[in-house]
Amino acid sequence: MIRNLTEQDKEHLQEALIKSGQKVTPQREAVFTVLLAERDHPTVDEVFTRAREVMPGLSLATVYNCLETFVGCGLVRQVNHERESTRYCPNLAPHAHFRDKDTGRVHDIELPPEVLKSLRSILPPGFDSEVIEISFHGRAQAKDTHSN
Amino acid sequence: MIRNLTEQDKEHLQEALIKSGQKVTPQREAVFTVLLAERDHPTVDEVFTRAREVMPGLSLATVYNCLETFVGCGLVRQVNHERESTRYCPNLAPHAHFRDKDTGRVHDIELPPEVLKSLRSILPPGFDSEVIEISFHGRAQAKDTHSN
DNA sequence: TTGCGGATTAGACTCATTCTAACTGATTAG
DNA sequence: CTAATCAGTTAGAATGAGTCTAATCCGCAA
Ligand SMILES: [Mn+2]
Ligand SMILES: [Mn+2]
Ligand SMILES: [Zn+2]
Ligand SMILES: [Zn+2]
Repeated sequence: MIRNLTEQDKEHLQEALIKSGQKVTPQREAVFTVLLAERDHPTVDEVFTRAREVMPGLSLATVYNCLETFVGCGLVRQVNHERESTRYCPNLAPHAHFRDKDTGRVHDIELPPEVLKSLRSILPPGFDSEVIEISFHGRAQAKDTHSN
Repeated sequence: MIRNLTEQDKEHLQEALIKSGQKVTPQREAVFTVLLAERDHPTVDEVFTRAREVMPGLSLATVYNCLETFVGCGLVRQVNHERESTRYCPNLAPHAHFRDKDTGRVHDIELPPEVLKSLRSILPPGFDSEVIEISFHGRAQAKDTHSN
């Protein structure tokens, strides 16, 4: 089920695109809508399949382009695990990822500021990190059906 | 410069291979030697190129096979950053990786037990993690030429 | 209207990795 | 001694996520 964007989400999208000198297009709205609808870290192909339900003419190339654009404006993060297909995450809060060995599903794990700080503290002087990626791999009790 | 394996490293290799029911072969020794010689997280192609200097008939397929075998017996870890080629690391101590934006080099960052523990503590109940990957991306002052 | 420039599109291409099938060489069985 | 076995090695083909290219599309402004 693909819900429409809330006014707030639409503004978020517009602001980020325009701020970085790019246009709001129906394709970008559709792709962004898909990302926000189920926050389950879909792959490009999953985004493609879902977005096509609502915009059948959409091309795979455009999905790649839209997602790259979103990453560029900081609207979404890429999530990689080993060499699997890249997944996309619209959660902008600092968080880690947990990949369930059994289901393949990726869950968001909240990252408290003090843990983030203790992580930064392990860097020796002279090392200045802009990005930190934390990913867990293991088993999660399937408590529910959602994914974050 | 590719040094030979120390007696200790040789025993380490033999023990791990035999324990998991596999054989010690000249190719595996050569590849392992390369990994220990410069602990700079080489890609498969880099391992291939270096190992060929000492064993010219070695094939790329075998390098892939050897590295997969080593990962299987816990002799080395795979290191991935985004979708770049997989790199290999023989450092078995818990550590994070720092990828230098400018040089592309990957540095080992020691991971103190208390930081590891604080990281594990962010997992909600029911989440059981076997592997944690931590990677930093940023700039490092080029203090020296080695990589860990 | 026409022109411009960003966006979209289909399809070709890349290249790290995986797969396949033939070969090697050490070990074991007769 | 042969021959069968079998893990390991090898070259090359296949795979597939991602990137590139070149042709269109389209909203806007001269
Ligand atoms: Mn869940
Ligand atoms: Mn260094
Ligand atoms: Zn996420
Ligand atoms: Zn390492």
